[in-house]
Amino acid sequence: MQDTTPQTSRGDDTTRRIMDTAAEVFSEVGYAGARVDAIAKKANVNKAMIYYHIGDKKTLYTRVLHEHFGQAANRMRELLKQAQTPEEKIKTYIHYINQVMDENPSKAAIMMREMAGGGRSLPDVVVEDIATIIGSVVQIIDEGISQNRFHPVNPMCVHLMVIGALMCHKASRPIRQKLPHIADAMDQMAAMDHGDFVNGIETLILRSLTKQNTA
Amino acid sequence: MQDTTPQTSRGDDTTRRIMDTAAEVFSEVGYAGARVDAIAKKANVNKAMIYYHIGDKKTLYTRVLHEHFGQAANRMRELLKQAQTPEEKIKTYIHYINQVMDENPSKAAIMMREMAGGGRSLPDVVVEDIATIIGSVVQIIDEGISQNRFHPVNPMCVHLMVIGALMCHKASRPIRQKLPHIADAMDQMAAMDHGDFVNGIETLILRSLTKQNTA
Amino acid sequence: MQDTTPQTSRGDDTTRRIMDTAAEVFSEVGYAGARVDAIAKKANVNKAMIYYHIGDKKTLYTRVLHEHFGQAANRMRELLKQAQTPEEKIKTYIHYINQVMDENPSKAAIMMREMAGGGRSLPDVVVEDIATIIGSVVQIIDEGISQNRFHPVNPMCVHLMVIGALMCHKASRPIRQKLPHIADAMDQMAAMDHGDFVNGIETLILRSLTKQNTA
Amino acid sequence: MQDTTPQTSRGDDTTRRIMDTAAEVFSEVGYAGARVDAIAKKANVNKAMIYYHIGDKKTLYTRVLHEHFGQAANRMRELLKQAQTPEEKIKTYIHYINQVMDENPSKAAIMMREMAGGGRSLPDVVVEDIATIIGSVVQIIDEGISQNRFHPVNPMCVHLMVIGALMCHKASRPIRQKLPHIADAMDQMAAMDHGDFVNGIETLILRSLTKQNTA
DNA sequence: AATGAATGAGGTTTCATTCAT
DNA sequence: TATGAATGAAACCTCATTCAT
Repeated sequence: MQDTTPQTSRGDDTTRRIMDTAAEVFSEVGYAGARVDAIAKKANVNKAMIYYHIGDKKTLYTRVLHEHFGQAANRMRELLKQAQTPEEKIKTYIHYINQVMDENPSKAAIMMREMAGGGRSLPDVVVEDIATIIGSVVQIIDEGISQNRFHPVNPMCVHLMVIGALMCHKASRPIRQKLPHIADAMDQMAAMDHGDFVNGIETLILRSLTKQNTA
Repeated sequence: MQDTTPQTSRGDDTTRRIMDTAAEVFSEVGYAGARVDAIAKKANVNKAMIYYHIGDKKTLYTRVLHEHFGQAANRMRELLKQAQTPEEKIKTYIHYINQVMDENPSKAAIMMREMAGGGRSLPDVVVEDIATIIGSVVQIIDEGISQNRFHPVNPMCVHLMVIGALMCHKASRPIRQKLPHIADAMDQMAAMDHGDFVNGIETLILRSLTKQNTA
Repeated sequence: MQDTTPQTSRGDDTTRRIMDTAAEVFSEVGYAGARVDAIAKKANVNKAMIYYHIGDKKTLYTRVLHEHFGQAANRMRELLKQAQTPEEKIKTYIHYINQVMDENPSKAAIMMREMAGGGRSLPDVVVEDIATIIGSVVQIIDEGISQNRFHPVNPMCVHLMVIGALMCHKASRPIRQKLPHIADAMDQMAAMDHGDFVNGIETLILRSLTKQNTA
Repeated sequence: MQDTTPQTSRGDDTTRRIMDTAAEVFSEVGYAGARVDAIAKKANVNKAMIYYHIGDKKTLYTRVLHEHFGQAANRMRELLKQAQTPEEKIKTYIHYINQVMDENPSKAAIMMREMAGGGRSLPDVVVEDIATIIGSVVQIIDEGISQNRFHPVNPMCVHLMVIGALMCHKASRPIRQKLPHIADAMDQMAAMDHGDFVNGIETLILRSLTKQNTA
C-alpha cells in the first residue's frame, strides 16, 4: 500500500479516469469482485498505468473511498451551518445524503458493502470521514433535544434509519424491478420514484422526532 | 449450476457443516471474496467434498441464501397470523427481523452485499423469498391505513427504514468499535446495546406511523 | 514464506522433481533470473503444483539451499571423524568439497552467487549450515597448529582459498572454453582436467600449511 | 544490444553517474536482479536518459563490465613491468588484485556472478580482458619455473586460489558478520581485517610456490 | 464418502522499453 | 537533453474445479 493522499491538484486526466471508473466498478462488484484488468479496460487506460499513477489495488480502493467520503463529510458540515432549526438541519441532512447517493450511486453500494464487511477492511482515513458524518447527526439531535423540540432518542437509530433506508432504496432499484407484482401493488399508494421516497423518509423521520407535530 | 433444492432429509453432518461455514464465510467476505479452499478448511472438510455433496461455488451460495431467506419468509408469515392489530403486527415484524439477524448475523451481511450488488446475482428462488417478506409489510400497512390507524405512507419507506437500520446496526458493530469517541458521546443519551436499539427503532417507527401518538 | 523443513520423508516424486529442477535452474541463472514457469515446465509439473507442494519462489529457493548445504555440512562432519592426522583431515576436506561440487555443479554456482550477493538474502538456516562447514576447517587447522605440524595461519584464508579455487574452477569451465589460446598454453605444463586441478590445490595447500615438507 | 565502445571523450556527468550506479546495482543484485528503474532513481537520472545516453540494459551491463575489466587488465600489465623477480611479481599481482577489489567492491561481486553463470553471458570484449589478466599470471609462473625458483605448478590453480580467496573474502563480509561465534573463534588466532587477509594469502601462496622457503 | 494431487485459466503486479513534449 | 506518461509482454501467484485412488 502506497501513499493515498488525493492528488487532485493537477488536472491529471488519466488519474481522474482511473478513479472514476474504479469507483464505478468497485460499487458494482465490490473490492474482491473487481478486476484490475476490467477497470483498466473500462477506463481506456493501460493496466500498468494504474500502478504507475496510483498503486496497487488496495491503494486504489482506499483512494476511491477517501475521495468520496472525505468530500461528503466536508460538504455536509458546511451545508449544516446554513440551516437554523434542528428540524431544518435534519431535512438538510436527509436531502444531502440523498443527493450524494443520487449523483453518484456508487457511494451507496460501496458503503453497503463496507458495512456488510463490518468495516473490517476500511482504512483509517475513511473511518474518520464516516465518524465526521455521524458526529454531525449526533450534534443536530442533541440540539433538538436540548431545545425541547425533539423526543429524546438514540441518534444512531435515526442515522441508521436514514442511511439504511436511502442506501437500500438506491441500491435495490434493480431488485425491485425484478418484482413487478409487488412494485405494482405499492405504486397504487405511493409513487416509487426517487423524489417521493426521500420525502417519505423525511416525513416519517420528522414525525417520529418532533414533539408537537401540530406544526 | 446444479440443482439447489435443499436436501435436509438426512441428518447429513458434513453437508450441514459445509452450509453453516459457507454462510459464515460468505457473510464475512462476500461471494467474490470467499474461497472454496477457505470454506473447506474452516468446515474441516476435504475440498472435493463440497463438490460431491453440494456442487460448485455458485450452487453453494444459492443454497445458503435460499435456506436462510426461505425459512425467514415462511416463519414470518406464521408469526404475523398470531398478531391482531396492525400496530402489533408491525412490532412483530420489527422484532422478528431483528431476531433473525441476531441469531445469525450472516444474514444481515449477506443481504447488504446483495442489495449493494443490486440483487443482480440473486437467484430467482431467493428473489421470491424476499418478495414474500416485502409482501407481508405491504399488507400490514395497507391494513393499518384502511382501518384509519396509520397515516398513508409508502410501505417501502417503512420496510427499508426498518431493514436498513437493523442491517446497518448489526453489520456495523465492528466499525462502531473503531469509533470510541463517537460511541462514547452517544452512550450518554442512549445505551448502544442491541435490545435498546430495536426498541428505539420500534418507537420511532410507530410514532411515525400511527395517527394519534397521544396513546 | 512458508515452513521450509525438508519433507523428504515421503517418496514424493513430484516434490523431488521440483526440487532437483529448481536447483539446476537456480544454479544456472540465479534466483532473480529463474522463472517459476521455466522450473515447472522443465520439471514436467503444473506450475500450481510448485505452490501446492512447496510454496512461493522464495521458499523454494530456501528449501533447495538448505537441502544442499545441510547435507554437505553433515556429511563432512562424519567424514572428518574417520581421518586421523590434521594433514589427512585437510585432504579429506578438500576432496569432499571437490566431490560435492563435482556431483552437483549447481552447488558451486549457487554458492558463488550467494557470496556475490554478500549472503544478504541467505535464510538463517542456510547460514547455520555454512557456519558448520567453516567451523570444521577452523577445528582442523587449530589442531594442526597445536600439534606443531602447521604454521600458524588464518583458517579463513585457507578455507576461502580452497573454496574459492574449487568454486571458480568448477564454475569457470565454460569461460575457459572460450579462451582456447590461453588454455592451450597452460595445457602444455599441466593438464586442465578435473582430477589434476584438485591435486594441484591439495599440493599447494599442504605445502603452505605444513612445517616440514620433508615428505 | 547497441554499440558499446566507451565514449569517455566528453566529461559527460550524466553518463558517469549512470555507469557508476549501474556498477553498484549490478554488483549487489546481479544482472537479472537489477531494475533499470532502480538504477535511474539511484543515479538521480530520468530513466529514459539511460536509453538515450547508453542503450538498453544489456548494453549498459556490457559497458560497465568492459570499463572495469579493461582498466584492470591494462593497469596490471604496467605494474608488472616494474617488478623484477617472479616473487615480487606474484606479490604485485596479489596486491593489485586485492587493491582493485578494495577500491571497488562491485568488481568482486560482478565477477563472482559471472563465473557462477559460467561466463555464458559475458560479452567477448570482456572475455578478452580476463584472458589478458590470466595471461599475466601464466607468464609470471612460467618465468619462476624456468628460473628454478618455483615448483612446477598449474598456474590456473594459483590464479584461481588467489582470485577465489580474495573474491570470496571481499564478497562474504556481510555473511561473516552474521556468524559472530565463528568469527570470534578465528579472531583469536588471526585478525580478520582486510590487510591481514591479503598478507595471509601472500604468505601461503609464496610458501607453496617457492622452492626454498628457508628464505 | 473421502483424500491429496493435479489442472488450466485468470488474477495482480512488474519491468524493459518507447513516445510525446 | 530531459521528463513523465505510456505500452505490452511476461512474471508471480491464486483459485475453482476435477481426477485417481
